[in-house]
Amino acid sequence: MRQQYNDQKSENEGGKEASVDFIRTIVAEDISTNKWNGKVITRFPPEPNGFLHIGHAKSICLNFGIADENKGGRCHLRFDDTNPVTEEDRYVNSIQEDVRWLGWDWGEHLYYASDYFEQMYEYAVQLIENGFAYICDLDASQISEYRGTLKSPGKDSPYRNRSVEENVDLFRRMKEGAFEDGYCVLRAKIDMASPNMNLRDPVMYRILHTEHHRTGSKWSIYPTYDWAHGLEDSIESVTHSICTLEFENHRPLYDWYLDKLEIHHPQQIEFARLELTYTVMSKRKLLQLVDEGHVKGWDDPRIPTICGMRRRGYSPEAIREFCRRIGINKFNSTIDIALLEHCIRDNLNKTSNRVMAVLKPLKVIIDNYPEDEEEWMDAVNNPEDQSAGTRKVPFSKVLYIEQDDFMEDPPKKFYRLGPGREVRLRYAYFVTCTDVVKNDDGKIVELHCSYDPATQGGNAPDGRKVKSTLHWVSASHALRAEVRLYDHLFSKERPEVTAEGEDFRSNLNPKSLQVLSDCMVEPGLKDVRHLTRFQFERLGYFCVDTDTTGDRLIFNRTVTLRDTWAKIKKKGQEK
RNA sequence: UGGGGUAUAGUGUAAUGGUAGCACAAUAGAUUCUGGUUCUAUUUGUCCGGGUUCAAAUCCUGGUACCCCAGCCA
Repeated sequence: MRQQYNDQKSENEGGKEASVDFIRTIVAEDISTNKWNGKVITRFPPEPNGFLHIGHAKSICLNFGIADENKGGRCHLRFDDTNPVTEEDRYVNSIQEDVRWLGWDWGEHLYYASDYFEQMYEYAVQLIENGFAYICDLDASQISEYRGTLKSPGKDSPYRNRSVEENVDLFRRMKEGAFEDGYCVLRAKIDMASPNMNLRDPVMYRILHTEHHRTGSKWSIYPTYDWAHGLEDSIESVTHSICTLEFENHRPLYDWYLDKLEIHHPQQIEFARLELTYTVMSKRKLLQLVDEGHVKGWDDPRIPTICGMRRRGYSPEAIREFCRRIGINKFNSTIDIALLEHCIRDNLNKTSNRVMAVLKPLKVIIDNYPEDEEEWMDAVNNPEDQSAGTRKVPFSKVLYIEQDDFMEDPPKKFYRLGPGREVRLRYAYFVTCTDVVKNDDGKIVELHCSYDPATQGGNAPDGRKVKSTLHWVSASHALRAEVRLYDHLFSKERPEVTAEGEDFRSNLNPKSLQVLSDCMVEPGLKDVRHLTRFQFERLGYFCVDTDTTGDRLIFNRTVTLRDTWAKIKKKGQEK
């Protein structure tokens, strides 16, 4: 289990200890009352039928976190593989990779529901023998019809009162593959009139002649989730079975099974799923986005899958911090994605090396700088971290600066370069714009500047100030790169809110991806490794995309820097 | 014949009968070789109505709103 990097409890202003979430409170109480002999065993139980997303990260950090914070605690990674129709090995692998990448370690405790199939079968036989379960020949639609509705009771299946002997025999034949798919099911005999629909004789086993990713063709019957899940937790001696809100209604059913079987009975605690603004979280919607090509795959940096976020440049630390900050509760809430962005900025500000990159290049010629000269300027790698050291950046007569950093007719609050203005080129010289060259369409194609040799390194010996500092690259030294700028995938805070007859896809942001292919970056970036994170000075945090090859550099923008100028500009436009 | 949950600034989240606090966001300012970071300040809140109490977000009571449940999905 990983070392906890900071204590759960933090200090309030008044010096009071901030309280922990309600689940940790329960766990702490259970420890103090010795309810489980001091043990804390949690689990993260994904079904291997899809990729993990930030919502899963919330659950992962909760379960592994609680185990980690308590002495002797442990958290199991268990694949809930009870439905072979949708499950695949590739998901098993990606889930393990993602959990590990997030920084958690399940040690020896990797489990599969399918490892318990034999035991579950025996438990089922036990229930049948005690008259608590029966084989039902009703088909799916009949079962549904007999179940009744939310406001009216169901009615008993005509097969409800089969003898124990007949039930045992039929169940055995189900297992042996004597019947085709859907011929009959095993149901718990509870109460068809229960106000809780889950208790109206739920299905425990269905016949499925389907190859299972681990057990192959050994089984022709598979347990349903509701039957299996509580057993899995029980078999593993889980103490705190933490799940999402929608399973609250199922708890009485799990209680019923465990009580009838008289086996270890974990405590189930429910919490609310994570929702985020400007994105969608459900497996179904994510799948739809991928399948219909709205995004380029499960690791598209625009979707909140763990692999997508990894590719986007998110760090595990930032995701963990985010999960810590959002808290745990029992009511649905939607977290402002700005909090996630704050967490990654905060983390990357402290950890990422700075580098100069020009996204939309504008050529600048320093007229009074010698033609053949080049100088290598000292640049600080990370002002927040002395140990990151410095590097050399080449300067020469022809440079590129950002198009956005020049305006021919600058408004009042624009501090950057303009005709006749002097600015600092970071780590290099003060330069003054002397001429603007335009093409036939009136577009600015080139700037001429003069530099002040006395300001070498970026400081004026006479102490004169300059209103802004620009980033730049030397044209002859720069490396060409492609940069992918990402914006929110949806243009609405809540993509699900749509006009009549439309769905969340109508809120897709057409500008969620902007590809710039003529970017110029400093030469030090020549042999960067995939997923290395940088701050491009004054622009944002970027990471090396996995499409990058030896001769093709590609960066993903993780998040912009906070941008006060953009706000001012926007406000000006709104007026 | 319905049942199970939940409501605190814009968004999250604390306060378990005793000053409604924190974070994000927003706004203003200071610092700055990143319009970044950092620092300071400011705005905004207990779903509604009654009641108990010296004192209620908290206890009682009556409403209201929202979420979940009728898969042989998980």
